[in-house]
Amino acid sequence: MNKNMTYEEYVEKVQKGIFTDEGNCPVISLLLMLQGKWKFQIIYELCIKNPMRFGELKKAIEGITNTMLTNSLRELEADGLVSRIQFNEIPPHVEYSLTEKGNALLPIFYEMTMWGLQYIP
Amino acid sequence: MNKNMTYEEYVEKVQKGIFTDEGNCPVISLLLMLQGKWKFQIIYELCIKNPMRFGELKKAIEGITNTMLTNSLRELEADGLVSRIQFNEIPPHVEYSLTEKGNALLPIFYEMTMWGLQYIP
DNA sequence: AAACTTAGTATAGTATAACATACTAAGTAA
DNA sequence: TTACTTAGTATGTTATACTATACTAAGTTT
Repeated sequence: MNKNMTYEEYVEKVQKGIFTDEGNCPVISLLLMLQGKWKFQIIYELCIKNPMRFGELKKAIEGITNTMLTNSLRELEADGLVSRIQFNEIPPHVEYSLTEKGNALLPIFYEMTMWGLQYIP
Repeated sequence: MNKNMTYEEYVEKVQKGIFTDEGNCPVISLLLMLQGKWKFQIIYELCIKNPMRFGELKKAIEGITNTMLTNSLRELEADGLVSRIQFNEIPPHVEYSLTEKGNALLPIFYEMTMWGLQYIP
C-alpha cells in the first residue's frame, strides 16, 4: 500500500472496503497496542520526560501497581514502542524511553486531541 | 483549549505536560470508546455502507454474537458515535449509521493507517 | 397450524485484565 | 546489624469482557 496516500485517497479506499483484509489491519493492530488501562498514560509520561526510570513512572502515574507497570512496559517494549536500558550498578536502575516508532504516534494523538476538543464537552 | 492549535503547538504543550489534567483527557476518552473487540470493525463497516441493519452488520462481522453486537452498538450509541433508527413495521427493522461525531474519526484512522504502513511489517 | 421474518433479550459460563499484598537481590549508609 | 536503595517477581483474588445457547414478539407467507 502507498505510503504517500493522501487523506482523500484513503477515504475513497475505505468506502470501497479495500482494507477488509483483516488480520493485519493497522488500525486494529494499533488499538490493540494501546489497549489496557495504563498504556497511554505511560506513553504520555514518556513524551513529557524522556527517558524515565521505573520508579519515576510509578510516581507519575497515580494508582498503578508494580505488576501492572511491569506488564504494560513489557508489552509496550514487545510492540517496539518503548525501549528499556538497564544499568548494572548498585542499586541497579533502568531507563525507559520512546522508540522512534513510539514517537511517531504523536500525530495520531494530535488528531485525537483535535477531535476531542470539538466533540467532547 | 484552542481548536485551531497546530501540530507544533500541540507537541510543545505535550512536552510541557499541559494535558495532565486527567479525567477528561480526549485521547483516553476516545481510546475507551474504541476499546473492545468489535467496536472498530463496526465503525469500519458503517464507513463502507451507511446505513446498515443489525442483521447486515452481523453478517459482515464474522464471529460476532448477538449479545456483543447489541452491547457494542448500545455503547457506541451512548458515546454519540452511532445513531439508531427504528422502523416499526412488521417485521420491524433498525438502521444504524455513523453520526457526524463518528465520521469525524476518519482523519484519526487515516493517521493510524499511515503509521501502520510505516511501522507494521 | 406451522414456519419464517427482524432485532434483539436472558441466562449462565469462560477467559482475560486488573488489583492487593508480600517478597527478592545486592550492595551502601547509619 | 539494621535499614535503605532500585526494579522488579510471585501468588492469589476480584472484576470485567467475552462467548454460547436458547428464547421472545407479532404479523406474513405456505
